[in-house]
Amino acid sequence: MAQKQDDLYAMRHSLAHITADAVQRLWPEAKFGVGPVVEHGFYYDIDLGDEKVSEDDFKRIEKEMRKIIGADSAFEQSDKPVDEAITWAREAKQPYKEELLNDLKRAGTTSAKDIDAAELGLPSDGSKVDTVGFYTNDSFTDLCRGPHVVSTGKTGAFKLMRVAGAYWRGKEGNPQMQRLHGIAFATKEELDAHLHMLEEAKRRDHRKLGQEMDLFVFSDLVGPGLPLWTPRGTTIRTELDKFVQEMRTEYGYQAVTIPHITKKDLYEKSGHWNKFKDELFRMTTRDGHEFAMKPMNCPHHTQIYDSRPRSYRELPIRYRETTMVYRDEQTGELGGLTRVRSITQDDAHVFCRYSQVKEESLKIWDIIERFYGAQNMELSVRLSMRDPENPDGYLGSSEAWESTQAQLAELINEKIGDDYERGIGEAAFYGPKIDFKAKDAIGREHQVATIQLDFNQPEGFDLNCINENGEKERIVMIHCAVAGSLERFMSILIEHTAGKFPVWLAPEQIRLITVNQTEELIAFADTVAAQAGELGLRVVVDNSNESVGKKIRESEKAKVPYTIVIGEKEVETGETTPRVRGDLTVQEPSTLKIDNFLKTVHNEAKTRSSHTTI
RNA sequence: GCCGACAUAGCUCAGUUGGCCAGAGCGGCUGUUUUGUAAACAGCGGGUCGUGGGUUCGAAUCCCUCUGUCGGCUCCA
Repeated sequence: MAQKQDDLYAMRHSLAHITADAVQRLWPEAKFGVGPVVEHGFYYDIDLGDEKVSEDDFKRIEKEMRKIIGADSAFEQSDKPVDEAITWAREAKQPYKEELLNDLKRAGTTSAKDIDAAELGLPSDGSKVDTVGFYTNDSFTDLCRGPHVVSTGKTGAFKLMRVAGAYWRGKEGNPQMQRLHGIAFATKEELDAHLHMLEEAKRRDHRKLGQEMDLFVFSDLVGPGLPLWTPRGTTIRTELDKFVQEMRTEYGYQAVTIPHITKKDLYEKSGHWNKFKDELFRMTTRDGHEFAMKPMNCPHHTQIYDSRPRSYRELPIRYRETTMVYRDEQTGELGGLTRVRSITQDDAHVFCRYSQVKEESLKIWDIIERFYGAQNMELSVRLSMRDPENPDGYLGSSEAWESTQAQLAELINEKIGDDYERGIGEAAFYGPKIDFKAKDAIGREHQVATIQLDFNQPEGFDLNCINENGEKERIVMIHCAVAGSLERFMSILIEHTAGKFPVWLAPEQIRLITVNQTEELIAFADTVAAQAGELGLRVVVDNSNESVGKKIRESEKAKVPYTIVIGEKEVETGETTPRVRGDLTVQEPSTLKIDNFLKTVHNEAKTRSSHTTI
C-alpha cells in the first residue's frame, strides 16, 4: 500500500516535469516556478511573460505531453554543486529557479520554508548540503529531488484541469504566475472514477440546488456574501438549530441574547481590534463614537458573565445563542455559502473552572456526535496544539498549554482511544482545540464542529469566580459550535444529501395531489392537510389543473419525501399508498390508513430518522 | 485585494466575420380538458442583451469603467 502511494507520488511528480517540458516546447521563453505533487495530481507554476495560457491551449499541451510520454525517455538523476546549479539556471534563463538556488546558497539549507525541499532537489530531512539534485529526461532538465518514475512512459493516466493565477512563492505582492493544474492516477479507471466524482459534486453543487430548490438567494442590491434565506431554506435552518438547542438545553445551557453591534472598546480589550480591525464592519455615530458589527460573540458573552461576582457553586455557567456575526471578507474569497459575510453561528460558551474542562468537553462532544449521527456523517477528530518551536505565536504560559493540551488528549483518548490526528501548530492563539471533520456522501471531508479552550479572554476580561476559600479564581472559557456556521453547514448538507433532505429537515414533507379538481376531492385533501398540520407536519396540497403524471413529476423534482394521490378511492377507503422518495424506500410500497401514515411520518420527523418506516 | 474567464427572459441556453422589429425550451398567465403515480392541448404575455461611457452610418457583438458570478492565489478570530 505504501509502495503504491510512493509510485503514485513519483508518477504525479514526473507528470509535473512533463507538463513543464511540453510548455517549454510550445513556449520556449517560458519561465518556471515550482511544480509539486498535490492531492489528486500536480501543478506547475509558469510565467509566459506577456502571453497567457488559456484552457483552450490544454489540447495542444496534452498532445505535446503524450508525445513526451510516447518517447518513453528515461529520467536520469544527477547532482551539481550549488554554484554550478546557479550558473545552469542563469544560462537556462530561469530566474525563478535562480532565485531559489541563491536563497539556498545564502542559507545553506532549505531556509525557504514556503517551498518544498523536493523542489530544490534537497534531502527531505533538512540536512545541510552543498549539491542539489537534477532530473533530466530527453532534452528537459529540472531542479528536483525526485523520486521519479523510471521513464516518461510510466506515468499513468492524467488530465489537465485548469489554469489559475498564483503568487510566486505564495506571497501577495509577488508577481503572479499561471498555475497549470492536472490530476493524475495510476490507471485510466481511477482517473475516470475521480472525474465521475467531480461530475457528481457538480451535480450536487449547493449553489445550483439552492436556486433550483428555492432555499436561498443573493441580491446585487444587498451585496456579495450576504445570503437571503427563503421560507424553505429558513425551515431547514430552524430545524437544524432546534435540534442543537434542544440538546444544549438538556445539558444546562441557557439562552442569551446580545446586540449585533458594540463600541470598539470591547474589542480593544479582547485584543481583536488590533488583530482584525480591517475585517470588521465599522461605523461611526453622529457624535463620532466608533462602533463595529460583531465578528464573534464571545466578548459580548463575557460581559453577561462578568456582570456580577460569581460563586464557584454557580459554575459551569453555559450560554447558548444562535446569532449572526459579520466579517468583511475580501470579495475574492466569497463563494456560495461556503464563505460569506453574514455568518450564523450556533455558538455557545461555557465558563468553568479548570477542573471542569474535561466533563464539559465530553458533554459538548456528545452533542456533536448526536448531531452528525442524525446526518449520517462520519466524524474524525484532530487535536490542534500549539507549535512548541514557536511559543511566541501563542498567549499564555507553557505550563498552561502543556496541562490543557494534556487534558484534551486524555479526554480524546478516553472517548475514542488513539485514533485521532494531532495538529501541531494548528491551535488558536488563545488555546488548544478539538476539531471535528465530517465525511459527506461522496467521500469529501469538511471541517465542522470545534471545542476550543480559551484561557486568554478570561485573562483579558479578568473573569473570576470566588472559590471555596473565598479567593478569586481565574476561570476558563470553552467555545463551541456544533453546526459551526449554519451557512457553511447548509452548503455541506445540501451537497451531502443532493437536496434529498431527511423528513425532519425537508421544507415540504408531504405533498397531496388531487386526481381531479372536484369540490369533494379538494375538500378531502384540505382535511388531510389540516390533520397533518395539527401534527406539525409541513404539507402542500397540489390541486392545480394538471395531469396526475405531471404533478407527480413535479413533486419528485422538488424532492418531496412523501407524495400522496387523493382520488375517489382514498375518499372511500381512507387508505393511501404513499409514493416514497427513491432514497428513502427500502421496501415495497404499502397501503395504510391515512391517519396511520400521518402518525408514522410525524414520528419519523420527531425522532429525526433518516430512513422511512412506511 | 490579486490573476484569469464569464454576464442575453424567472430558469437553462441559441444568437454566423458589427447590419431588418433579439430567438428556443421549461416556468408564468388565460382558455379548453376532469385527468390515478415522472411532462394533456391551444393561445398570450415576458428581455432598455449586468451598469455607465466610447468607437461606428449602425453595437448583444469591438474598446474602457463599474458591479456581480465562477476558477485559483492570498486571508480566515
